[in-house]
Amino acid sequence: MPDARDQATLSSRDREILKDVILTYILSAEPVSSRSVAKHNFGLSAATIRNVMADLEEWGYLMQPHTSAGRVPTAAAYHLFIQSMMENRAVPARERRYIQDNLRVGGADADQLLGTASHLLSELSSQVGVVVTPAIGETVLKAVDFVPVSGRKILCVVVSSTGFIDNKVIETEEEVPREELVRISNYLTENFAGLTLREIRERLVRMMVEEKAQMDRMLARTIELAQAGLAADGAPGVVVDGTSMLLAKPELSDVQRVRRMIDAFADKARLVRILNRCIQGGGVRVLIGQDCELTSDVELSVVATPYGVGERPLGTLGIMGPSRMDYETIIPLVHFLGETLSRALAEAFSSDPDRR
Amino acid sequence: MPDARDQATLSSRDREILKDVILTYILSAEPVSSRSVAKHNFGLSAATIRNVMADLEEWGYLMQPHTSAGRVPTAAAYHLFIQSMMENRAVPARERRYIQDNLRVGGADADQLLGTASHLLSELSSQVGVVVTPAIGETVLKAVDFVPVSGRKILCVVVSSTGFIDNKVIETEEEVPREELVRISNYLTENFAGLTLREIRERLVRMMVEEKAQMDRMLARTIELAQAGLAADGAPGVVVDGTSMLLAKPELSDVQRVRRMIDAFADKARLVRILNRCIQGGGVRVLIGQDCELTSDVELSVVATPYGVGERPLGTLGIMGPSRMDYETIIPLVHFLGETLSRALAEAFSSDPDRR
DNA sequence: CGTTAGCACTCTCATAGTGAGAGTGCTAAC
DNA sequence: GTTAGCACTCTCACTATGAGAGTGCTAACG
Repeated sequence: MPDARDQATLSSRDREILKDVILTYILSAEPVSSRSVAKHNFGLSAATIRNVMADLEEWGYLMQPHTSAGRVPTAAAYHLFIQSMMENRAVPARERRYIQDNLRVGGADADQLLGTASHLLSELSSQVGVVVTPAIGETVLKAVDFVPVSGRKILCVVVSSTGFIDNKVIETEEEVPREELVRISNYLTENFAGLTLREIRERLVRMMVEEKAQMDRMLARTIELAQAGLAADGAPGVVVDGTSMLLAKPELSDVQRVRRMIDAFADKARLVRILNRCIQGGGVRVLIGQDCELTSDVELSVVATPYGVGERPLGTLGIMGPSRMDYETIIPLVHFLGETLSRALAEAFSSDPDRR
Repeated sequence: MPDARDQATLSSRDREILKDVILTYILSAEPVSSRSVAKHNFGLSAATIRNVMADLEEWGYLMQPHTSAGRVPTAAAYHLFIQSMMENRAVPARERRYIQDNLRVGGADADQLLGTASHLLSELSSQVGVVVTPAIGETVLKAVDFVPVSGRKILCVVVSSTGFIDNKVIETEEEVPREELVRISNYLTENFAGLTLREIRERLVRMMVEEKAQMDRMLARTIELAQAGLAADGAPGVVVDGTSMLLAKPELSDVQRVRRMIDAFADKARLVRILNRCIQGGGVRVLIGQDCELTSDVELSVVATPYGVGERPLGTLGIMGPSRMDYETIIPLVHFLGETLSRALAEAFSSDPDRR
């Protein structure tokens, strides 16, 4: 029996019919019958369509939940659909506006932007929105600042060149006067801006070794504070929004199933792993079904794209949901959001005077 | 017919039986039959218990979902139970430890503490954990700091005396040199520390009016930056954790119902309103059923307590869930968490050397 | 008078049966 | 290659039906 016959062997009629089945199923969430395909278009009868559909099933593009039910697209069908049958619907102007308005930089730091992006993804796609935040160690330093909080406790503020702000309270050996904190932060900012935190860390270690002997008090303190404040201990985080969207999907009417799935979304580490498989390549990537390791009775898909400033990728953003989703709308949406977020982050540090 | 007869008119036997019904129902989530009460204790037959239960129903403490089902406690019953029949189970040592370990201040700022608290509430109670963050306008200033981000964009960092940190990116008329930013933040910190942001705002306005004429460049800039950076625009926020806990409750097996409820938890403003009704009085407060305005087919309850540093209340923290909850465990838990969080916040600014 | 056994009544819930409807696969004719 | 016809299958909604649980009432008992 012929298996997973490739695209070339599909006649154009086969392709038309498969496309119709996919589109209908995406819309209705119910197995598609030959009759309904026949009614849609084509001068063909249901019986003919049935023959074609039986072939498509044999080739791995369709499957039946049970004998004598309609047919449902498989992961292979979605792949084919996305690769060569889909028309990329442009994001409607209204939504573009809405996204751009919400991702304005005005007064928001980068973390807030990520939160907004996640929410927008969820809201506009009716799926679960996910944004992976940059691993702090890879961000490029723009400025450091130390604010005395109380006694030996000092708040260390790290500003990355892409607008991310990281706060950390550190505790020093002894109290450091305010003026010295200023000198130290000046020194660090002037000498280390433009490097990633990881690089800075390495350089600090070298400095400590080399100048161990003749280190003056101030330099010692500088290194102490920098070591503590710039410790790149942060793993990349994830911002998830809209898990309650899952409850609205007809294929998820069973509470226990939904619960398992929502709990799966709480496993941030796994999400990062999945999403980061999309970072290579650049454009929007789609993982369907078993491709994405979120085990569940319902097939899940991921549509994701990297975002970043200029060449440097910072993280990944996208949506997750049942494989039955409106790819024609969602793929452009994810694409547009990736670009808009990247642009917004770029604006955050290159002062663009004619903004708004 | 006698209505809502008060506590005094209940015989001690009535009370024992009511208590048993409540405890059984909290455990089983199913209407309690006279038979099961009779089996539990008392030398009484089911028929006698039935008579008593019929009385309790007449007085408004019990109700039947339908004729010839067991009986279920009403809000009045829970009130009575909490007020005078419950024994306050102490928080087990294991949990105390767990909470204290997680609410250590080490390197965490106050916002992170609130997140942790919310998560702990949810995890340990299997309910939805909610924490109201202080309205920024009411926080007492500890220090201000300005960090140049790019061009005319400046990051303003506000540290409250209770350890909360607020970032805001502001944009100035013209570029301000780094040294001047330092002078300005020094000036503001020295002159305004100890006042709430609202008070500072008022004082700034007065200064502007009084010294309008002879304002020098530096003072003008100071006021400009302070106005923008200390703008107390933040409404109190809410941190919600564990909404997926709702999916595990047997009384919420209907997906649509759960969805409505989860969506209700997304309405932060309403949550703040409800929770803030608990801020008066001091101790743990319990709102049951209609008391809390979260409309739903399932009766909801709120167990909440204010937290804060010393005399000053900062916000509210607590859990929400179906009225059928284990008050004996949850009330002490909320109490303990409120105290522990308050203590952790206090430590965040008074440097206590023998911490840990 | 409080307590209890007995009993009829009610309501729910799980189960099985039934029939309509939808859909398929196959075959034979066009 | 296409189509009409038809038998077959599977689901789903609907309807008994009966067991089980629980109540309320009454009458008897100590």
